[in-house]
Amino acid sequence: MYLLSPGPYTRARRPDRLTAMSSSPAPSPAARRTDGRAARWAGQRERRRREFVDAALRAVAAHGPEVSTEQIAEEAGVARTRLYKYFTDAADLQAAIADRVAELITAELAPAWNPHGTPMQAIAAAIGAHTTWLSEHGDLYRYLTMHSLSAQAGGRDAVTDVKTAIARNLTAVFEHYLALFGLDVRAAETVAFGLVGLVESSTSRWLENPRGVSRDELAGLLERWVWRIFDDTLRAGGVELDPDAPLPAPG
Amino acid sequence: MYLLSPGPYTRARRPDRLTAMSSSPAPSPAARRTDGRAARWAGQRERRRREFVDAALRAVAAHGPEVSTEQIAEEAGVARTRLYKYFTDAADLQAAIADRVAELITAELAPAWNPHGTPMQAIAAAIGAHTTWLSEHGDLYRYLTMHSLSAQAGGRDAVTDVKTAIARNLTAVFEHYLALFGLDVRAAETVAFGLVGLVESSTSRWLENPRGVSRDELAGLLERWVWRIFDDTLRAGGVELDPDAPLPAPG
DNA sequence: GCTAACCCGGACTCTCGGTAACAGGAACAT
DNA sequence: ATGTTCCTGTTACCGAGAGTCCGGGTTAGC
Repeated sequence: MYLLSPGPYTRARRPDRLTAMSSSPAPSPAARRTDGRAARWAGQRERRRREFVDAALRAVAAHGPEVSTEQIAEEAGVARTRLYKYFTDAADLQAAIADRVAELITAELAPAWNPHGTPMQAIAAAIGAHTTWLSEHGDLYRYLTMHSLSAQAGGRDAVTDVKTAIARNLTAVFEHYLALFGLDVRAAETVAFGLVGLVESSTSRWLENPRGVSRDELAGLLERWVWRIFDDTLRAGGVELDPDAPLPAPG
Repeated sequence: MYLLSPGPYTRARRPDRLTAMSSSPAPSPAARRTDGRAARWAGQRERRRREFVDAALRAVAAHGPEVSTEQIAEEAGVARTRLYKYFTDAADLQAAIADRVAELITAELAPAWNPHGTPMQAIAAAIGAHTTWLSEHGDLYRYLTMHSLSAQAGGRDAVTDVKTAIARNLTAVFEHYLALFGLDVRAAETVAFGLVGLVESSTSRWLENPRGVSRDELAGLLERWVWRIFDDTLRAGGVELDPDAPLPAPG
């Protein structure tokens, strides 16, 4: 049974193909022939990759964080080996999934990338979104951290981890504000990863064993701590910021 | 070739065996016969497990974080399948390694369990020990993160176990001081897990990509942040502590 | 000498990642 | 109408690593 869309056979052709010159009589032998039979498939590979990533997300939801490529292929309604036409590797599929998750969580954390209101309000919004997402997509989170092979020898910087994805964006935001205040930008990444670890670690522990601490209390603690760390970084550069005064817009 | 100690054959027998009553004539039929041939092997299994864990640590150091059980067995001077006589599972071996690592780190972090001097000095000692250990045993750390096989039912993974071990000790220390100041003890665990996550996350990222930040700079940032968080927790209860005044001894 | 424990490794199975070879279908070209 | 091109898909096969089974060896206590 085919759970994916049946492919290009039923799709309207993209109208933007560049075959206006197709009647030109003499293409150089080395140049690729602009044959409509080839142009028809423009973008098909990326489309299919997206579909497989969709199936992978469903498979993770269905089978937990330990899905095999077999199960992902099954969820896509396709023989396992078909995957290797679109992904060089299991790691390649993995990377594509991580990219997608990065997109999803980035969208969720919009209030952090474009802070509105006071620093404390922005922090509270981001923490709320973060803890909510983490508790709702725990399997996906575990799947990614488990399979993050972090390219030991390959030197690929494309470390694909949810935390990395979040922290990268956070790094950019911090770098922006640090630069705005004329401070050393190098600490931004350390702050970002530290904060992500702080929030993730205490939240996941709290989920397992609340010990009488309410969700609001937890959120309150985290918000204050995050502010303290950010504040400390600013003060180290001689800048003081009022946590309850509106922030300059990032634009 | 045999890299491990050759086993009990060449070892002096432990003198503390409890066989003083071995001449007693009538053991119950259900009870195990106290045969010297059985008593000779007391503790042998645990000894061997330790030896294999030793070999695993050496194998990680030799082959990097991607060692196979095959390579661990080779380092132990033994056929791979021999491992399964002492470990039910690859995950079991994994867990044993994680336990050992937790012991090593706990020993390294002694200054945190028994703080001396001022708060900042104690924090600096603990952070220094932590970052030093992690930068010296990066492969081991990576090994644990990569092979976190989280036996889906238990949800356990090796790194979490280590972090939990550290955070538990830290929780006890914090509870002690919070109680000393007459504050609410419930936050101690949240603080402990948060701090562990904060330090671990930023340090591991720094390991992979230092970005021109030196180890001392990193340690300095972390020390200040940790203090800020601890200080915030105290202030929330109306207690102010001088970070540079000597701390009362934990005894 | 006998036997209870340990010691050992080799052969086997199972699962999973990955490759190779092969067959069919839809649209374009002629 | 027929062949070409590119995708679609499958099955068979290989290698690596995990885990099991089994037969045989060694030593110290009986």
